Amino acid sequence: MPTNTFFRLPKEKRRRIFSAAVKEFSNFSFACASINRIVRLAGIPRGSFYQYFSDKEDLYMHVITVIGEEKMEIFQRFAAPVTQTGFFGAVKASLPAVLEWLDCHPDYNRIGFFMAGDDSPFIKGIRDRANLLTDRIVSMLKADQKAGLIREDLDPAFLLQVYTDASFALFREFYAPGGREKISRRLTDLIELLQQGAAPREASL
Amino acid sequence: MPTNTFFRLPKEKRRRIFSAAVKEFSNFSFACASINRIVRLAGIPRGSFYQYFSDKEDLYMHVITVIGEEKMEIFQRFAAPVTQTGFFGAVKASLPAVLEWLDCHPDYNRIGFFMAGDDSPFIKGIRDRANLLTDRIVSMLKADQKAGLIREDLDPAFLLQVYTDASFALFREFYAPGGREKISRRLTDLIELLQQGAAPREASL
Amino acid sequence: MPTNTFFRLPKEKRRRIFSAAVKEFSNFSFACASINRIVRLAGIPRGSFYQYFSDKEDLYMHVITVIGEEKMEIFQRFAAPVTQTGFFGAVKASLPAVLEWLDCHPDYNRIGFFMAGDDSPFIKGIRDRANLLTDRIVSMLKADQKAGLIREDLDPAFLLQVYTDASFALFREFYAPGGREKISRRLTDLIELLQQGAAPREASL
Amino acid sequence: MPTNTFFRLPKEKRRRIFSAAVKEFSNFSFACASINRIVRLAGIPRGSFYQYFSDKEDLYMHVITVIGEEKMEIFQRFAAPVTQTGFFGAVKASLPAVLEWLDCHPDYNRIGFFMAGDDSPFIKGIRDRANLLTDRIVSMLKADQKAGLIREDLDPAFLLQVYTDASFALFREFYAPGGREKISRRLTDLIELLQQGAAPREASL
DNA sequence: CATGAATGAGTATTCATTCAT
DNA sequence: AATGAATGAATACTCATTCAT
Repeated sequence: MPTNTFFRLPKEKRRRIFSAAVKEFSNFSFACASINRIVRLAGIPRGSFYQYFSDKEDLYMHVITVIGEEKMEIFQRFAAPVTQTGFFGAVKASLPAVLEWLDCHPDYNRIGFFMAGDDSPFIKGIRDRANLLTDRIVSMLKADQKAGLIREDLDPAFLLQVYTDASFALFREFYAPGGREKISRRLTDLIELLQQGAAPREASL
Repeated sequence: MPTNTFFRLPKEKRRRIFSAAVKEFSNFSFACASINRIVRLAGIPRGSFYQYFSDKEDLYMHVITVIGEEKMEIFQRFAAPVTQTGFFGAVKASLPAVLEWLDCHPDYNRIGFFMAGDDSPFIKGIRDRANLLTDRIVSMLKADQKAGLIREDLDPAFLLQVYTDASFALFREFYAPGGREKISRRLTDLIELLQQGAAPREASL
Repeated sequence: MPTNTFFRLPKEKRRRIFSAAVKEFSNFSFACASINRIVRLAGIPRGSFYQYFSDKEDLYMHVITVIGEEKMEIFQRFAAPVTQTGFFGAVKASLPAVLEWLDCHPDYNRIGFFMAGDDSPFIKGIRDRANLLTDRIVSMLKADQKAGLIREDLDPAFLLQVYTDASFALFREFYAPGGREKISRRLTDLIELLQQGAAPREASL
Repeated sequence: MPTNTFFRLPKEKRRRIFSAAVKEFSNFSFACASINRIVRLAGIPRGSFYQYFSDKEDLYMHVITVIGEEKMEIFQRFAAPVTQTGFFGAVKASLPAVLEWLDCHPDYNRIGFFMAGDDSPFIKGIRDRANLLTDRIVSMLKADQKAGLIREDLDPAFLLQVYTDASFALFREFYAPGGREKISRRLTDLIELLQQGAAPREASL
């Protein structure tokens, strides 16, 4: 955890450090990221860094914690009012807000991609802990299942995973030209594909 | 490309170098991978390395080329006899062999994960070139579409991407305890999910 | 430019680094000069060097800048009072001081010789920029031309170049035994030779 | 000296090695020149080099010997028939041939420039030995002096040196666009300048 | 005599971290 | 608490030369 000293810093300085870190971690894998570059970009003295963070891991944890909280906040704000439409309904509802948020933070996605590819113990640990957070969403899917939207023989956790992995990969093209619109369409396609695929078979007769 | 010198090396030495490289690239992103560590592990002098490979990129290309060829060879061997069952049939047919191959090479997957998360020009280039190779598979899916197995309004390339991304992510758990069996089941589920999701809607009336 | 850190260093340490660099650059072409040898001779850690200079080019620029300033300072101090004697008069006036200065810095000349023979972009760029500085001296010669000391059909820039090239080469023998006195005489001869060669032809009728 | 083995080599192979060496020595100072690059460019095995030359110095000596002989041959061929016009006459006579020769061998000049800037013992030794060869030319100038073309109080060796150094420097621009014509003119100017400067003073009254 | 593999010391530069002020 | 200098090990890569075949 960052030191109290860090949290007592003027907002602007804290912001500078944070975005320097985001920039670095979105361009280099964790192992490759350079504290040297970060302090240079943030414009803080080399020594100060170690008064705010114990090491690179400490900084990284701080960064992804902040980002994770932002993301969750957005999803919940937009998903909450439409819980009756099921999980996929909630996803659809929050989609525009999420896309806009990503638009403002081009680097966040890239950090995720690096994280996904890194199986070092430190990063793996973070990923595993993040997966635990999906429990709440799995509950939504279980409710959908009870409501007859999803066939009984399908594991909701698995369905969520397929959605997560496929949509995550889609976002790789987010910042390509025209990527935003394409993804919007593709996500709709994906949801449809999975909705149809997960629908009870009786319904199809 | 590796030098002729490299290919003339005694098999055992070549193997030592290759697996040292695989180990390194499966634990570190390309930029982060250390030739020093590789030569130390392979037990060859620093200078010798550069008689075999022109640089780190050369080594990396060699590694993924070899792995890619192995993989393709396996897929084709098992997929060829069952082309009439469509793409998903072919995948199902080759699955056991692929899983066994992965069992023997725990690191191969991790190289792929690092590659997926790396947006450096060199790695991106490799990924893009690899994507071109999917054309053949897309053709299979188009044939399936003509044969009425896939609804007309679905882009086969997109369907393939969903399958690729989701299955790719599944393999992350391959080496976890019990992972192999779980994946086997999950892949079957995934194929079923997508087959049903992609099926023409008339069928459901 | 060297970092502020460098300029804040204790004088003695700075001197040690500077003369280590002079020694290296006077014995090796720029490309060939070794920072390792420099830090070893200066007695500073490898890493410290890069806290003082951004790279080898930075160090080189610093060295020739300092030397160039010293040289210009001497020339101007002695040339200023005798501008009415024309360019060659000014050269003659500053000669003893320049020779004494060179006597104290045997290596400075050799750096120049290496520079003259080096056509790498970096060194060529320095040379070109240095040539621009000769404009002021060309003006002196043009004034001499108006004053009737130099015939009209002779390009002053060319005359200067001949003087520069010939005198520059003379200095090669500066540190040979008896070289100093010889050069003193030779330079006088050279000036006389060129003065007579450049004199208006009417005078000879 | 190169080994007999070298001289027994097929002409074409010898030529390849020679021009690879010329290319290297015209782009790098002697200390910086790389045998690796030379053998690579010449397309000969690494080991062969050491069967032809004992080391880098051996190769270098061979190169400048060959070039020196070519140059002297040309000068003599064109200077011989016009000895009665004095040294400067001979220079003028051989000028077109020399310029054409240089035109065919852009690299030869650059080797000379590197040599001129290098005060390492090995290179210095070569230069000193080359200077001894000028004796013959000094004799020409002494004859001119007796014939009344050069004033008595001027050291012919010195006059030659001034000419050599100034003309040598001129050639630096030989390969610049329009350089050839410019040099041709400049050399004429130079000769005139020195002829007038060296002329007996009585003649001018 | 031709070959090309082996090798360890060399190159410039960057790193994370400590510590005294 | 802020600072920035110090440091040695790390990085990828090149070198000249030897030697066995």
